[in-house]
Amino acid sequence: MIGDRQKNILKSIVEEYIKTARPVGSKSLCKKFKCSSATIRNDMLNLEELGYLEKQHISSGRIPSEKGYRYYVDYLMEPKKISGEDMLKLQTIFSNNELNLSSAIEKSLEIISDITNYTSVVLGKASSDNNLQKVELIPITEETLVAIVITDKGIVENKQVNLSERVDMGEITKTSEILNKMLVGTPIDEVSSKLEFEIKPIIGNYVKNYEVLYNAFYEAFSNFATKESVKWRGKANILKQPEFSNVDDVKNIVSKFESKEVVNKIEGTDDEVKIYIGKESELDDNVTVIKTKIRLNGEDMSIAVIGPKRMEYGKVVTMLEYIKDNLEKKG
Amino acid sequence: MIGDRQKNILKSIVEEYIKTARPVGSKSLCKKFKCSSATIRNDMLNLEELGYLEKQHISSGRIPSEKGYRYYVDYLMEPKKISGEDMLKLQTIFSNNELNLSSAIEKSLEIISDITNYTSVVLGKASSDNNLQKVELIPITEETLVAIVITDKGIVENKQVNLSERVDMGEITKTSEILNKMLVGTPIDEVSSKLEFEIKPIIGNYVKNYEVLYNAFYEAFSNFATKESVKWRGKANILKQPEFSNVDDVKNIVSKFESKEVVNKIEGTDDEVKIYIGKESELDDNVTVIKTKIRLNGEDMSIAVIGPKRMEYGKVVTMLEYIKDNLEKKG
DNA sequence: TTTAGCACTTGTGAATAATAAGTGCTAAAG
DNA sequence: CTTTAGCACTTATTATTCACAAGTGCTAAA
Repeated sequence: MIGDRQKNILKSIVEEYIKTARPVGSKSLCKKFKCSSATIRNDMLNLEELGYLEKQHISSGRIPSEKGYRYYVDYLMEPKKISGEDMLKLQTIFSNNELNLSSAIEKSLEIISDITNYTSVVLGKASSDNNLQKVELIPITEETLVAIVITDKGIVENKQVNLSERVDMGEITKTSEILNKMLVGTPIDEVSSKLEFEIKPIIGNYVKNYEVLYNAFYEAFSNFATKESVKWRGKANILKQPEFSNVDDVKNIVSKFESKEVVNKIEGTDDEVKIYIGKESELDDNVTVIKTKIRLNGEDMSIAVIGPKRMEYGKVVTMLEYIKDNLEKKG
Repeated sequence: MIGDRQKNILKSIVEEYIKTARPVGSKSLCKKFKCSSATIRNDMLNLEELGYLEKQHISSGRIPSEKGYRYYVDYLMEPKKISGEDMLKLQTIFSNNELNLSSAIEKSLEIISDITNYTSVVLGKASSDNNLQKVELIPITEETLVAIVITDKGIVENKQVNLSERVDMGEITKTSEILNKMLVGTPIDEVSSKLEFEIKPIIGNYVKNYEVLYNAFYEAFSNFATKESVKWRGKANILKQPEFSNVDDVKNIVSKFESKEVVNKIEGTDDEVKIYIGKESELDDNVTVIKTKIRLNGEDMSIAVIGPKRMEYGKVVTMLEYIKDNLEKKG
């Protein structure tokens, strides 16, 4: 249905449009395909009828449709080797052994945004194969304490809680001992139910004000369990793209970036590097999101790059794969 | 030099311009001042010559200059009572005793941005009257440990560190004991020098691999000492203001908000609520920053509201003062 | 199947004109 | 001395027109 030359024409149009952000006319492809503009036009017409190309108005050149990008990404795109210069930058992340994981991730974001000029984001969530290693309840004043939760992967969370009544020091120590004895080694996603069904019934026997303390810890822990961290880099980069030269579009995208639900849309579900074009991104029709999941030391992280639909797909995919592989090797 | 009617004209122009964002013409003030437009024009001319008013072009109405806003803020503005509706929202922060401080601060930001439609930001920095209450070094793998620092105000910071060589468990415990014995109660801004001049010389006598461990803790601690937290709310709000209808301005301000140096510009130095108009803000000529310092439980925080120069000064100042007072009462 | 040729469409940018808002100035009135 | 009416003048804004460039679709011939 779609011949070889047509495939190549589609490929050329997508790549040219990615480079210039301008509709591509038939004449500009003549030399490359060694035929007349009329021939190219016939093929373009065909590609348009099949839904791979679009026009902005009746006599404009062609631009890729979402379907066109999708076809390009699935069948035509060639992975792009990372340039020497870029590789040099990337290696600063992984050659430096001093850098611990979270710094390496931050540095990765920085370099992605620097190289691609797109927006990058990482979100992490403590995942199931963290086990609780230690719990601490530290009194601060007579009515506040800090609860600290540490996992065997070295993730630390803390929360300051107001106690609703004054509690004796000894009680706090006792509670802390019980919690440690019963919880150490428990996978964090089982802690909640263990707290409720095993510990709550028992703790009353040993501790007087157990409800206050239990609630305090419960609150601290649930804070931990649901905690998500989101880090952005180069949020303003997307505005550099010429497609966002319209004020309303800019405002729109900026508010999207601010809103909380972005997080859900960005969260990766797949270990591979996946590409979501326009509507598929569920974020904004004018952007493409390329994302992947990374599993590191028991934390599930998602790294995503957000750019215009005419994103440099090959480059970004290669770079994300490189970073994913190297982070996982390091972790 | 500047008569009573002129003061009132300036006041009216500033307030009208704040409301509408449109230059104010002489006719529109006739009824209020019961005189002809020519009279108003004479006064306007005078105010312009003194530098309080500006024109966008030779035949436009007048808008306040920065000096005009400054005069308004210093001598003409009346504090605006918080409306019943807004007061209701504000009280949800302070009537809820469950809310601990950091949640109350976050909630405050949210409500400020909601009520004013400007951008709000808070930055905090652990300050001098935190004393170190506890240090923990927790081994995670053979080559990593987590250092945890807790202050007597309940601030907890942690950092995962890679050890450059394998270290014995006992050594870690010993180091941790020494650090605790020597550091507990020390004001955090004295910890650094104490570490270097008192502890480093001694620790070698007791611990074999002391350098590795010392460096690990030193790194963790210095991370803590310089840690600043910055929280934004309603970053996209500023774009709702009609003065940012130009794409370049929008891009400009968005990048400013992204950049790191904003933090320095925002940091408050004064306990009062202070207003920085345009250039005074050192941030962007087109914005006003209203900010104040809050001292809470040994943490110095700055709360700031960023909006266009034609910000609703009275409203914002009153609201910030209210929030500051109530947070400090709570803290 | 490819190509040359041509009529046709649309975006872009410049030039023009009409309108609305508002000023400065002058001269007279209070 | 202050206020006012009147008027010429300036500028932003918006719409209209025009010419040009880019690119298409279609037809008919190669």
